[in-house]
Amino acid sequence: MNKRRYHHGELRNALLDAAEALVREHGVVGWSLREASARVGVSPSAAYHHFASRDALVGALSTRVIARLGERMSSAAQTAGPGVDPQGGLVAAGRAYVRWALEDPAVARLAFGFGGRDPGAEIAQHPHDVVEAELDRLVAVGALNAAARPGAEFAVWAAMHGLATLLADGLMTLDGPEAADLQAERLLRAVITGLTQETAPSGGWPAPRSAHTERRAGRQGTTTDEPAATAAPPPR
Amino acid sequence: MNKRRYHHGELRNALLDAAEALVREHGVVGWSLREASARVGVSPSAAYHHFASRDALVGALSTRVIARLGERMSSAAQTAGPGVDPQGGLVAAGRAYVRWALEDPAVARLAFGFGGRDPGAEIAQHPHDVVEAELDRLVAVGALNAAARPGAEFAVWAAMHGLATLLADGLMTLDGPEAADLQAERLLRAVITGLTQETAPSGGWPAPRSAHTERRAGRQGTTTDEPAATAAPPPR
DNA sequence: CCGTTAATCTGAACACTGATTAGATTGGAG
DNA sequence: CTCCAATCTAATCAGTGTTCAGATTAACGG
Repeated sequence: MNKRRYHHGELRNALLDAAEALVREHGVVGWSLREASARVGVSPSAAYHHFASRDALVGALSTRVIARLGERMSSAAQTAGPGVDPQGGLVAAGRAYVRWALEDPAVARLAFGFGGRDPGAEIAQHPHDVVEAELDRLVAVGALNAAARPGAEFAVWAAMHGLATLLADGLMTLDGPEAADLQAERLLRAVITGLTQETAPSGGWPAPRSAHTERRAGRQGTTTDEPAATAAPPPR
Repeated sequence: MNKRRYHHGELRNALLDAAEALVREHGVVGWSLREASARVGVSPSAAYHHFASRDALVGALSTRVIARLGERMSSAAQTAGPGVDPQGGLVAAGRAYVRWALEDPAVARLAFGFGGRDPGAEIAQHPHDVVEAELDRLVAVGALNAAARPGAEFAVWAAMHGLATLLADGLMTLDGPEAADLQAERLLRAVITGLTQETAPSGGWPAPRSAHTERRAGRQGTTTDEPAATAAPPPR
């Protein structure tokens, strides 16, 4: 659309938009930096003033997309609300996760494959966070044993992530979005009810760590909004 | 190692070996067809007499690797044996799945990302099959309600696949293989016990389909033991 | 209004890639 | 030994990511 040559502050976003569209059209790897640049009406080298490399572009796109997913999940969980069904929030979040992967498989594949590789990532509502919050609510309401809480986020996350990934990668096929909703609900309810009945081993469960939470903990105070990798020499 | 120029029937496997090593060293995309060819002591164009394209090479490697995973899972389930714990087989298979993704993340990423894209694929023991067999055993032993059986394979597969993928992609981190074993066991037991207690909706669960089973059903009778892609004219 | 300056983009170049083609090399069958 | 199909090579093409010296732009102080 906008093919003015000098974007002045908006080229970065314009490139991300173009890249996302290209991913949707030609898959995760079926496009080039030059194609994205041309689409915004800019020379190939212009992109290198906003991203250290093509990989950096893809990484930035990945975090942008993951952030959007987190918001979708969160608002889905909100709308489910604290009704009669305590598991409703988690189920709704999981449905959003799976639906997203089904509706936008190429973008989902990119997001997952490159998720965690952007050093400047700062995602407010990461999918992992949403799952965590809902599980905490389950414990507060009394629908989940507190002994089963530690690490449960990873079990739930893994379940919905697995279904989403199998669908996005085409390893598994479903007839329409409603079937996906049902399958997601079935899987999540099974996991949650399974977790409520487990007997924790002595010493509790081992603690997994999420790349996203680690990053947030590591960067305390230093707010670098531009990816710092710009100056680094290309590997090999 | 073997740098004779004329491989005569073994170049195909030699290229697959080289590609697998390169994936392990430089990741899924950090290597070139030329590099693999040079490593086997052959010109770049020689590869095109065995694979229609670089993607075809990657696809073939993917199915080879998935087949190996299936065998690992199957023998893990076997060794678990029909002991006192009916869920033991599935748990063992899941552990193998997750461990494999943790020990060989780059290869796992390739296998999953390109799994199902090889038109000549004929995997004897696909991971999906192993899960299916173990679930059937559970029903036979009486440890799983028959009403919950249809489609349960996809719930279980999704769970272990999600954990494996999160680990392989570096989105989730664990301290050592034992922690992975525990996490896998926890997740799988939760799913299975959750499935045993569910109340199926009227009309039963929607039936998902696996790309692998579909392919097997499509090719009935025609037994091509050599992938047919070799002789076929290259697409486009 | 002008000139300075920092931000932003261009053009040309480099090494490398996947892919194609016509022709050379090989090893075994007759 | 001869022939031949299987197998590999050399040369080449368009296109890629990346770099860098220099041109273009927008904004601001005087």
